[in-house]
Amino acid sequence: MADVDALGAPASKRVLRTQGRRTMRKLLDAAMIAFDKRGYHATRVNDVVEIAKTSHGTFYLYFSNKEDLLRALVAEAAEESKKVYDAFSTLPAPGATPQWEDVRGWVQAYSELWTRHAPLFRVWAELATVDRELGRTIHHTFSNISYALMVRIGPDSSGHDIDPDAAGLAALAMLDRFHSLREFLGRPVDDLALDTVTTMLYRALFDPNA
Amino acid sequence: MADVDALGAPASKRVLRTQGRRTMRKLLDAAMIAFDKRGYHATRVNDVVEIAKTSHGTFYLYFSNKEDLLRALVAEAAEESKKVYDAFSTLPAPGATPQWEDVRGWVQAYSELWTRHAPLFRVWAELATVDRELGRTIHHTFSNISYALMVRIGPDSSGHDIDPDAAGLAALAMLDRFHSLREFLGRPVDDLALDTVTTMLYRALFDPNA
Amino acid sequence: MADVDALGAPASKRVLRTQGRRTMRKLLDAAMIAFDKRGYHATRVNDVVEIAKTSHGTFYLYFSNKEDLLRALVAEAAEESKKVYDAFSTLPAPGATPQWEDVRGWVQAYSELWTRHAPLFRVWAELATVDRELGRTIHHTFSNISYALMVRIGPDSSGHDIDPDAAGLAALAMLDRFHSLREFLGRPVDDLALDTVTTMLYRALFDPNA
Amino acid sequence: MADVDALGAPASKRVLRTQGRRTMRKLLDAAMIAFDKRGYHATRVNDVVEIAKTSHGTFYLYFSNKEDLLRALVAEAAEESKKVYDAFSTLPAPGATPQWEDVRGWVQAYSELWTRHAPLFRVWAELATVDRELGRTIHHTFSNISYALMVRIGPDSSGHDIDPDAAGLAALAMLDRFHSLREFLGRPVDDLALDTVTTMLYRALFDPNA
DNA sequence: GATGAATGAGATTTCATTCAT
DNA sequence: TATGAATGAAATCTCATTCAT
Repeated sequence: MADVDALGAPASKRVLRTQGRRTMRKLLDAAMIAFDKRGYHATRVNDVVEIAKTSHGTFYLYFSNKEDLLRALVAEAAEESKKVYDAFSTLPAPGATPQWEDVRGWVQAYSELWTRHAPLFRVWAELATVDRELGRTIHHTFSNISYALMVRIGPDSSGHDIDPDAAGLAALAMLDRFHSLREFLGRPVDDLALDTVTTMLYRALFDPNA
Repeated sequence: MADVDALGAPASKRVLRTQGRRTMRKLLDAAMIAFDKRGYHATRVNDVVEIAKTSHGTFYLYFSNKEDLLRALVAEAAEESKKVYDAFSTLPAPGATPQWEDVRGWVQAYSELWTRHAPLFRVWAELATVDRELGRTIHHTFSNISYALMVRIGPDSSGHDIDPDAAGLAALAMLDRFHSLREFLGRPVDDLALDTVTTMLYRALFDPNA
Repeated sequence: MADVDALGAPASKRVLRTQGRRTMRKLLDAAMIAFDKRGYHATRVNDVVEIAKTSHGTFYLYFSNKEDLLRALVAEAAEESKKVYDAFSTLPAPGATPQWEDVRGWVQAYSELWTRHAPLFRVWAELATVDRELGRTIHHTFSNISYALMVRIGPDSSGHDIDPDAAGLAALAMLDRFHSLREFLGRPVDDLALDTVTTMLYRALFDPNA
Repeated sequence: MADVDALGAPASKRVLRTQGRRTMRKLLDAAMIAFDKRGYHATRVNDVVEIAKTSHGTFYLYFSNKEDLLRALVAEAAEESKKVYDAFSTLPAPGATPQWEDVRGWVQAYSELWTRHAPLFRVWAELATVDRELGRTIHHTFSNISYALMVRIGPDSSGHDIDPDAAGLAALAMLDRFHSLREFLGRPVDDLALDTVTTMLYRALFDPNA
């Protein structure tokens, strides 16, 4: 997990020492477990502190409320999403056609990101309605990735009837939703599933003849 | 909107006269507006009755609780989703390769369904966690459609690295999420966007040479 | 007690019927009893609803919090303070010298006002710090009365070393604080005490030769 | 400010060295600032330690709780109020009529006392409800001063309709409340104001012909 | 059928005080 | 002496649901 200090200073002002950092980490981890089990909305602050084996009062020492905690977690996930963004650097420059393996690598990276933050990604979109700042963070994450995809699709390789802008978003959409639907239907995403998605994206975006 | 009577009898046993029907319709519509504005979880019974310009007491005359209301709305949407399912009948039999226009037609049908019930679809997956029955209904809707897609993809046309089962779901995933992401990013889905998605799906699933 | 409707619409929006009015009155009365017994700050919402024999939830149906309730009470008191203001009309026009009995009448009026709203007046000044609006209301009450006194004192009758502005306020100050100090020291204000205060004010303000 | 050691041993038994004394003084001063800004009841231990730039733990090293701190401050004020009491010694013996200047001197003394401890005096009466001991201290302060006034008024000079007991208290009441009202209305007490009050008290109590 | 009022369980939040280093 | 961290009792507040008219 990312270093606590790297977060958007959820507990605001207070400067944390070693113990404080540990407690905060405990709360963040506990929250992920709780969100995973019951979902964000059904989770009570009580559930979180119970899992973290700490007290109610302590919670409010680190977060001003449940949303604040959520913001911290989302900030962590957003931070990590940059790694996926970096995974694009292995793809050839815009205009050139990538290899299937390149796409597979990127699909893998996104899949791992999704899985690691599943409790958040599952409700990602609804979280955006919780508050402004959260909405913006999530907005950025999605548009960054889809923009990076778009520029790599380019107007040439895409053929007629393809709007690169829409195509980039559609690719991301497939990847993202595929994970939650598979999970919902009880069949977690495995290698074959990722191969399938990779091939579909590869055909759809780059090489219709593959 | 579907006829109130056709619903899964949300208002329990009661037989409704004209006025009663109108009131119930008002509540269902109000709920959609409320969900649209604040999301399902943040919506209070209070919000619904205020929009419907009726009273708390009246609400419970028609629905036994908040979930009951939700079930009624989901039932309406599920009912209508069958139309999309029917749209498959225009596609050629499994094994044969459809035309681009066939796929476009189906994409259009799904898009209209999504748009009409946007407040629900947006949080579709999370709703499943609200209660068992709801989960089953939603589960069916998704698996029906993805199954229908799957059988039409078939093992042959898909080439290596394609699991038809996964492919069908991935296609649905793209369509579904694409709508919510576009909306979230502030650019509603237009014809060009649907054309793009259609072409991507067509290439990905059926015609590598398109 | 003043009519509930006349208040500054503490429960905001909601329109009250007969029963609602009664409940609100019950809560207001209960609050006075509670404030009287334990003081404003020490009083819990719980105390109020217990005295009013109603439920916690009901309280928040009528007031958004304890301060809101306080504002309503202060509004009632401020409303009533106008009566004291009216009592000045029995005094002769500015410039003329009033009779001792005139002053006595006014002292009596203020005393009754104070006694009826003792729990509020006792902490009057500190209440002003609770919130802006409250501060303004209280501010008006005091300055209205002291202004009315001031104009009746006039520059002539006051002699040297008298600033009518300060004198008006000082008179009001004496009256006001005298009540709370007597109460604090355990000797309630009686007729003799009011006679004394009247004579002091009469001598101080109007008739050095009395 | 009074010497820390002179207080009623608020920090319980502990003997303080130089550093300890400084810390305690810092806390007492911080408390006055905090009370001034937000009033006693709204002030949190947290506010005090923040202003004093020290820690929660340290606070409880010097005071056993919040009330203890308050008691220390009140003790300081009560101690100083004796000076006002002493100021009476300049007045002629009971029975004799004092000069206007004598009264002015006493008014001045009280005014200075009030101003120096304004945050406390402003809520003086309500503080009495915080705990028994505090109540007694405050009670004494008021009754001492008003008693001293009373004996100096005497039955003779006061004429009919004057109860010396009530008159003494009324005089004190005027002085006390005048300060807080002026402050509340935004016009601090100046020399002219004190002259006015002096003249009023002089006329009221001693010399109707002044 | 319709409505305003009432309820209370349960969630959130605060903050004086204690603890461990 | 000093301090940051932890505690938990007690308060506030919300809201789905029931009641009485």
